Amino acid sequence: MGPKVKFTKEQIIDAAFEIAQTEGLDAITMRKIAEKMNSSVAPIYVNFKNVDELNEALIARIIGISRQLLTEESSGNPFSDMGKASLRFAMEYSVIFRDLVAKNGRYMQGYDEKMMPALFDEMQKDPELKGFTIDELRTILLKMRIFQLGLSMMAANGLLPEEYNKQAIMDILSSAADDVIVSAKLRRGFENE
Amino acid sequence: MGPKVKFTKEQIIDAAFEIAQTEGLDAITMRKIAEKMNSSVAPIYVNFKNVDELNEALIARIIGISRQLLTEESSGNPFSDMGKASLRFAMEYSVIFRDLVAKNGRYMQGYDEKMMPALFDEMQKDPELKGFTIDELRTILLKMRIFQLGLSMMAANGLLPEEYNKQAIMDILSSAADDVIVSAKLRRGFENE
DNA sequence: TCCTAAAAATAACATACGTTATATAACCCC
DNA sequence: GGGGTTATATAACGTATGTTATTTTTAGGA
Repeated sequence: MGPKVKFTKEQIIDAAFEIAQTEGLDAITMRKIAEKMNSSVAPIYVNFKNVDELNEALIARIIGISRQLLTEESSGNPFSDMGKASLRFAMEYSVIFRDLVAKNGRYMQGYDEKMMPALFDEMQKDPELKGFTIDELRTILLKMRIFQLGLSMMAANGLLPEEYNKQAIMDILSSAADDVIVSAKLRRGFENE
Repeated sequence: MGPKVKFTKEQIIDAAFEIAQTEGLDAITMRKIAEKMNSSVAPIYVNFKNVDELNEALIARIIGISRQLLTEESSGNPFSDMGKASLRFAMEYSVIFRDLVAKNGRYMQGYDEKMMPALFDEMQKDPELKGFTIDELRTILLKMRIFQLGLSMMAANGLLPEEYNKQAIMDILSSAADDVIVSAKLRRGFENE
């Protein structure tokens, strides 16, 4: 056996995450990680084959945090939960969120495609959404996702009015969701006249 | 006098823009620009002091294009115009749009702050928005901006359903705007009962 | 025609990156 | 306690970047 391990995978990813959170994902370098740990780059290469493997692990960590935030929101309404969790992530890890959305949507694409069916199922069970066609439900869901992304992006970029605190931001998300559903009901009503 | 100028500021910015559009803003390097022009880096340093000055010129060019798109949309309704112009930019220059939004919002912040007062004035003149309080108008405008940003981001990232063509994307923007206004009117109605 | 300017090309410098080769140090087993 | 294994440190290599020094080329004026 050799000497005691001083730097674990976890610590390395922690350091990388910290850099990503303050300077952006592209600012991560092996030397910066080492510096933040007060080590050399050697421990990094013992734990990861190369920078790509480290990035994969970092993304996995980020996804984990995102999932953690989602589990912390369990009001019963999966829409509200998902929206709030996404918003919290965008606000608490704004730099990473911006980079993730910008990169390309590989991460988001996968995430969305995983979440969509579950949300869609939930919509079809929701009594408030009774009577809508599949297409109408699809449009409602799409509008909500669009608004959620826009709001998260605004929050992450500090583009919202200063007086909007966390609660106000959550409220406007709910309000917009109501707008979409109410309007959809009105359209449905007109069609049936 | 010296020899004829073979590479102008315009050509250099053109080359930089082309790289930004295909590989992203961060992928721009002096040597790549030179390669695209079949020149060396010398002409670049004759025309620009350094890479920062070149970037400023590139941003100015991008803002110019954005403005150009806006002037091309003149339906009379400044809301619709601005939404369509923003969407066209996001779709036609998706890589640059993503990078701009991601960077930080410095560019967006300035752009927004310049546009907001004009839009707000326009809202107060709009007969369809008669009777709303200042705060209500502010909320309506904010919701529209949020939706517009979300939709632009989705379009730029290819996250919209495949069957959504340009027209369908424009339509959903209008539809969401209607949703917000109609719902605001309903709320107003209830309050006055 | 020749000389001078300015533009462009070439090549070098300093820096930062990922990665790897080599050296050092710490721990366990015998 | 000595030896081998392994984590860590150090230093170097190759590459890419921005920038600059130097050289070459070109056009117009004397």
